[in-house]
Amino acid sequence: MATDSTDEQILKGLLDTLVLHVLQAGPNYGFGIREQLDRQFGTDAEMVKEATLYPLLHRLERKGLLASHYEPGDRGSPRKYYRLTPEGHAFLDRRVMEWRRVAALLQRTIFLAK
Amino acid sequence: MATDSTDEQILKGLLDTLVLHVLQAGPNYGFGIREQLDRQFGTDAEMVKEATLYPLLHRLERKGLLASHYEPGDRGSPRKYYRLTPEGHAFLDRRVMEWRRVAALLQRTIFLAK
DNA sequence: TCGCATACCTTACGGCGTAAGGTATCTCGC
DNA sequence: GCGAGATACCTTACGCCGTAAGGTATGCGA
Repeated sequence: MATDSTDEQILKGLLDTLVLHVLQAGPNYGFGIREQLDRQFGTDAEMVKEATLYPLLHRLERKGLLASHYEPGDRGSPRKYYRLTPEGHAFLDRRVMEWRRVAALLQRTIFLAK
Repeated sequence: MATDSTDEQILKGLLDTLVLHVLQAGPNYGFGIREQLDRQFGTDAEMVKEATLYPLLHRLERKGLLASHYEPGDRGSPRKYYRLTPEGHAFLDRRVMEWRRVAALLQRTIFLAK
C-alpha cells in the first residue's frame, strides 16, 4: 500500500459494506460486483483489486453472510454467484446504521471549520 | 478486535484524520487528544485506546506530519505535545477532501434505498 | 492454433488496531 | 516520608485485512 495514495487507506473497513450493498440488489459474481463498484465510485482507476475482492468474498461466506453457487456465463470460466443470507441482510443493516453515525461525526467535526 | 463489534472495523483509516484534525485546533498531548476524541464521538465507551493512539502518533511523527516536544503538566509525567507540521496540514487537507468524496459515495449508495 | 478477454484463486507481505502489561512522575492523606 | 491513586507515556505479541505478483482454466475470434 502506497502509504498515502488517494483512497486506499480510507477504504479500509468500508469495502465489506459496499460489497454487501451491491448484493442487496440481487445475486452477483466477482467481476460483476467489481463492475458495479467501479461504476458507483465513478473513478478512472479501478476501485477494488481482484486480490482484495476474492478473499473478501471468501471471508464473508465463511462468516455466513453470503452463500454461493456456480453458474455458466456468456464467456470464460463458470461464474461463482454470491447472494446475501438473512444474516448478511441483518449485518448490512447494522453496518449502514454505523456508517450513518460516522457520517454524522464527520459533519460535526472535520467537515466544518477549516 | 472483536470481528464485528460496533465501530471498530469502521474506524480503520479514519483515526489518523481525526487525530490530525484535533491537532489543527492547536498543539495537544496524548491524553488531551483522547479526551477530545471521546467528546466528539459522544459515546460512553472510549473511542480510541491508548495502544492505538501512541503508535499512531509515532507513525505520524515519523512520516513528518507531526512534531513534538515535552512540557511539564499540572500532574503526572511530563506531557509530550504534538503539533501539525506544514506537511501535516497539507496531508489533512487532502484527507478531508477524500472523506468528502466518500461521504458523497455513501449518499449515492448505501444511504439510499433500503 | 494462438492470442485475448473472461473468470477465479493463492502466496507473501506490510499496515494498523488492540489486549495486556509495564514504567515514571506527581499529589494527597496519614 | 510513604503508600495509594491518578496522570502520562510506552512496548510486545497478535490477528485482520488490502495488495502486488503470479497462477490456472475456459471460450471466442482471427
